[in-house]
Amino acid sequence: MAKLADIARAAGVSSAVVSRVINEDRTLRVSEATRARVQKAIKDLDYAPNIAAQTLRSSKSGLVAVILHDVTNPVYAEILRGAQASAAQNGKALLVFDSATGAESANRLAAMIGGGALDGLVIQGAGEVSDLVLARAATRKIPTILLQADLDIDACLISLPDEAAADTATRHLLDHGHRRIGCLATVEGMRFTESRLAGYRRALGDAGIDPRDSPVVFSAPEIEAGTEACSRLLGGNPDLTAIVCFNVLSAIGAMKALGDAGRQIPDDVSIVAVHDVPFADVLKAPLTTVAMPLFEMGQKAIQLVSDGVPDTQLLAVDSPPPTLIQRRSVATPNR
Amino acid sequence: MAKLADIARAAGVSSAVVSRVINEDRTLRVSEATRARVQKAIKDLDYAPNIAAQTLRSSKSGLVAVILHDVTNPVYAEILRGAQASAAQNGKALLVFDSATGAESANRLAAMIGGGALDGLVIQGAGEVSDLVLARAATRKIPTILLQADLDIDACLISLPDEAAADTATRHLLDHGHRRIGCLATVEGMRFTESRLAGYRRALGDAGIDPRDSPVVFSAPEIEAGTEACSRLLGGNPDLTAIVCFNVLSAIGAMKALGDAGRQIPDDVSIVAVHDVPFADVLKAPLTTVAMPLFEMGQKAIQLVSDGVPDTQLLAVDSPPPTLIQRRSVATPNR
DNA sequence: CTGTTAGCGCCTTCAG
DNA sequence: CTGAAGGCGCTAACAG
Repeated sequence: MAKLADIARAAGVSSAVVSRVINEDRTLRVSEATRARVQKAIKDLDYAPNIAAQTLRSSKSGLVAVILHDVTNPVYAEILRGAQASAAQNGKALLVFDSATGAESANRLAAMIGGGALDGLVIQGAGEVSDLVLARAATRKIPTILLQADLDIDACLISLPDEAAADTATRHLLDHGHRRIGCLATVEGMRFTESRLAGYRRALGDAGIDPRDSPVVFSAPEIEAGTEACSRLLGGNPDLTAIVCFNVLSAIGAMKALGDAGRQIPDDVSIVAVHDVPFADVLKAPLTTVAMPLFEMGQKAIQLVSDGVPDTQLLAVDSPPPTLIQRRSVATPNR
Repeated sequence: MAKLADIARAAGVSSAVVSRVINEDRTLRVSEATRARVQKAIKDLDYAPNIAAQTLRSSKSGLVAVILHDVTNPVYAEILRGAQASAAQNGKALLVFDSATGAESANRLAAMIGGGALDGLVIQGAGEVSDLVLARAATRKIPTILLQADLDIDACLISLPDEAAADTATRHLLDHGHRRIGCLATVEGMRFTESRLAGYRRALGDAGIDPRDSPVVFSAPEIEAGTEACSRLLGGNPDLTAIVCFNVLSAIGAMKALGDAGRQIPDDVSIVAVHDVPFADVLKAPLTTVAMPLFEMGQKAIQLVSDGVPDTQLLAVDSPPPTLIQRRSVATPNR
């Protein structure tokens, strides 16, 4: 409630001096005594600068919006954690929007962008982001970072080491002697899906297997979608001995489908999934995964938004590299 | 970039008229033609009101901060989902802070509260919220809602049907014939822990079992803490045939401990946990849970903050009621 | 019924 | 070295 002028009065100086004391203006020369009096008044009156006034004056809000497909998804939550950590360091606060929440929240977001309330925008929820939001962000030139979501707009895109991850996962299966390896991919047409597909096919090709003989089905990165897609995969290809899943949640869904079909993991079918989750080792079959630098992706996104988005349009987060975490969902094929 | 004055000029009216057209002032009598001209100018110039200016003028920001212990925890994420849904309807946007993130983010939050940037505060991350934040929130009289987090401050507290949930879980075990039922509780001293403990003990008492003979250990609602606590529980009480877990994540941790100790679920030890998660049925042992209205709790929190916090200091979210979801982690004891 | 104006609280240039 | 003043964009009270 106290404002700058109140502090000034209490300390017997002008409001300009108070402002400069607060903002540590180096060019300000005042006696230590005066400075101390100002500090004391600030403390006594429990003063804090009005954020709206600062924002209005500086046109910087310190706010960054993060649009996630679904906060409940542990993979995305991990990105958010990284973003939080980085935001704290950069003096930013994070607004979180679920892209699934619908029109009202999209309108609210568009209003905030148009109204200059955001310093940056990080978009992960691909496909479902309102055009109004995107258009506004573009015209207001809000620093925008795309996370694996290749929308057709002029913004910086951060990607994970997708090809390497899928390659690692597939190669692990090949090393165990599997030859009939199916692929439960992510959403068709997405850039990262294509990269992972390339990794999968490269590993297959290197092992002398014609990728065209290896079946691929596509699935949203959700448990139920994974179950459905896996059923389709198994239906058309009952002789598979292993499956590479491009998302850990669809892998979990696949485990259900496998169970329903009476197939044991790993005895009948082996599974490897991209993205690790904290509960992977207490799943029905302790799931072998390839961990990706998700936390770091979140960090980098906020970092870029804060420091200014570079000219480079395509950035990779490749540290730490994709790491195979062996658990027990992979075995040697017995047919 | 366009401002009110620009629209006014383009439409040949004063800025006051534009403002009132936008805000749908009923007392404004203006010809349809004029109104249309204003609307057109708004569209043509892609105008959106400056949020900071509105906030400064009205001292309402439309922002509500949600402090979570850990976004990565699926239980809390569910609360956040509910909050999102409600925020969208009430024209609010959500700022998310992890209470674990540390001092920088606490300072940022305190600055926002002090600076009048928040319309409300929802606190779930118990225990770890900076005192400065709380003090500021109190003095600025920010509507504050506590979610199961009973801090010693004067704020509205929303609670879940804790006693009923623990009662239901325990009774389910009793119905299966268990008599030696241990309890893997949440953090000691918390109000909701005590309520659940009361439910656990009531069910035991009703079955003619002296609660004092039934062992209780406390644990943070995290996988690793659950593993550690469960080891302790088993160590001191090797003859338990069942365990009630007050949190699904500590239950998952317990499943690891049980596995490490060579105990089968449910053949050797049965488990029931409070809080359902989407992957409960694909865990090592498909986990029987008691689902709680977490989504609804998040909704209600934002609702209250938006509509004004009532005088009542203690509110319960009890719809839908706690629901037992039977899976296969419970069996009849064989000793 | 419409337009003018003051002021929300801050910061920064310019004058003293 | 310090203070006065204007303006960021909006809205509500008031004057015309």
